Amino acid sequence: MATIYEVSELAGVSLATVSRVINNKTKVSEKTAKKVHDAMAQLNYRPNSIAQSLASNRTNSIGLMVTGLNGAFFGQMMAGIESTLRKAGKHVIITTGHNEEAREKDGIEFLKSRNCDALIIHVEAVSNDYLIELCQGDIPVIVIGCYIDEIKQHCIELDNELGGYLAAKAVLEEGHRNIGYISGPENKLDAQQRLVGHQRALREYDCKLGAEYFYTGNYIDTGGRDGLKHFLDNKQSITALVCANDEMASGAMTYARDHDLELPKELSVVGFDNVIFARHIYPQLTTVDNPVYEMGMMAANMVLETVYQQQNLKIQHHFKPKLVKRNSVSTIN
Amino acid sequence: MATIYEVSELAGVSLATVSRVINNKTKVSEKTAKKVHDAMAQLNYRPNSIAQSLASNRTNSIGLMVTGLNGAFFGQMMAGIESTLRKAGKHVIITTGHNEEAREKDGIEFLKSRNCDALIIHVEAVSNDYLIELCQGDIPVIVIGCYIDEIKQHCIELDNELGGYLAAKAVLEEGHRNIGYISGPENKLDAQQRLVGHQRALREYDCKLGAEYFYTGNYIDTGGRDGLKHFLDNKQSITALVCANDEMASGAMTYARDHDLELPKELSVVGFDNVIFARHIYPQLTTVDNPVYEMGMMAANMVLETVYQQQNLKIQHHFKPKLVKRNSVSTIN
DNA sequence: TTGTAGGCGTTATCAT
DNA sequence: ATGATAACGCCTACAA
Repeated sequence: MATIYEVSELAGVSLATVSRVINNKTKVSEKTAKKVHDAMAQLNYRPNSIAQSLASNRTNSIGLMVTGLNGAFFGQMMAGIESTLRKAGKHVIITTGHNEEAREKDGIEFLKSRNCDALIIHVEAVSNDYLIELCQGDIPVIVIGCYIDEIKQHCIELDNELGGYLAAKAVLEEGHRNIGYISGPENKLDAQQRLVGHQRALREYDCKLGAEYFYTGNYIDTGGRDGLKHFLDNKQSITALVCANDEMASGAMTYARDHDLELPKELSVVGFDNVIFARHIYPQLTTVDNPVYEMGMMAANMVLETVYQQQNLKIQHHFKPKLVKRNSVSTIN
Repeated sequence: MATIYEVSELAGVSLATVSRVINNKTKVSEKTAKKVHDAMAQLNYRPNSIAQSLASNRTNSIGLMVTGLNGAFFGQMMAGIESTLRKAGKHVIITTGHNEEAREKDGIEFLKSRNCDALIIHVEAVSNDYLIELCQGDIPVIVIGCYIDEIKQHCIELDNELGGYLAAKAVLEEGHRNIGYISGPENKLDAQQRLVGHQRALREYDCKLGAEYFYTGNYIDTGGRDGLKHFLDNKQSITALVCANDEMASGAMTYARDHDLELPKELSVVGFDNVIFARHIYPQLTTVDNPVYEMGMMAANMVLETVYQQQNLKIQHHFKPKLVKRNSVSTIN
């Protein structure tokens, strides 16, 4: 592989000049620039990005940590991040945290050891204090999916309360009043917020959330199954079921059908997230769209702005979900 | 950040010695090693991986290109690759090809420009000749999901013919004889192979694949919908439908239900791939498991062996799919 | 076993 | 506008 030195020799200019035309920040006369370009073409020269990194203290790579690589949710997020970063010529180094504190911390260390210019992370197990300290370190960090006041300028978050409100309203508006709710794990902030929104909607319709209409799930399909089983076993006559995410909604629907409940006639179901497979299940799921792709793009834009001085990017820390009406909710008259 | 130089000073040894204990390839006396370790700890020293790369001509990063980041199929593959590479302390740089020739080539160039030690790619649009040339270049390449004789030692592939055979047999064994087949795009090798396997199974049961039982789909849900519509519109009285992947199976099932076909009683459906959502659709899909996670791990192992001289790894180029029986196939008596 | 010194391919700070 | 030249932080013969 040709080096900058050979190029300079062939072009009959100095090292520094070649470097200048590569980075075209400083002015170079058109004539010499052409000579250099010709030489580069002739030698099929490609700058060695590692050497560039060492000299410039910029790796042009961004570390990304997500819970897991499979799963529609993170897929969307990664897609948003990768596409905008790639357009800017930046590389994405990926790693996973698996929803375990030790592995999340380890992953972040792993990324830092690689001299990433910035980190974009979606953590679930690590403490707020840890995040605060991380954000105060020397490497820029964007945190997706949480809000912590001390580091709010690093956070990108969804209005989960609004989402919970919209989901509940989707069935309330259709006349449902006996509504089961399957929540996410109590220790997850988004689960708490979605629940708050749910309750607000119920209040608006003079409906109250008794404990008998509430079940705490786990954000995966078994939680939906167990939740619906719980309601059915206790002879709760619910006509609608609101689930704090699509996985649980899917699990509940499978259980419902196994117990000969006709969907959506005998049981309406609403999910949350609008992951890809929401349109693969039957009846197609009415759910709350979680704009993860956009949030991923925004995270990328934030690093582009703060780390690479890119201008004119509209930065937005808060995202609003919206309802996607499909066919899993029936009307009660 | 502390450098190797400061460590050497504090420990009272030379630069080279510090480097030796970092890479512990060469022998260092226990005493000096301890001095160095203490100094490193005291200074909270972390080697600069960029400088290491420049000097050693090793980046410890592997470039990964997939069609897209969302989608269950690639998620599984990436998970397999990342987990084994991460364990070995290697970094994964990710990019996408979007099933377009230009973008795939561009992505590969992008990865090469980053001095990856190796590439793992799953391409769909690029020509065989291009791949052959790529594999003969100076950077090691693993190609997942295709077989090309000239570069077979670079390839990891699934026995799609066997998979097609197993899928067909799943319904044949249950007594079905009027079987519609929705294939993948004609230009995809795996689609062709799955079809060959399908036909072999039919022959075994003295059943032939007339053109009226065949439809060419697109590997996404609309293909399944259109395929079933095609059969129904032409009054083909099929009792079973074999689809060349799960997405199409899902699309077909939705269409079936919209047209009041009871599943699986009136129509049995078989998919291919066993992606995550196959268990979210109802009835749960009988399908052919595509061991993408394992294939991803194997790709990672191959680079570990060929690039990083790791020993005792069992290398395997061919993978066999197996049938996963669930509830989407009924028995005909 | 340990130390010396040259080199990896750039960028960036000075001069000129 | 262009050219020397010193970093950047580490690896690795070669020597001792």
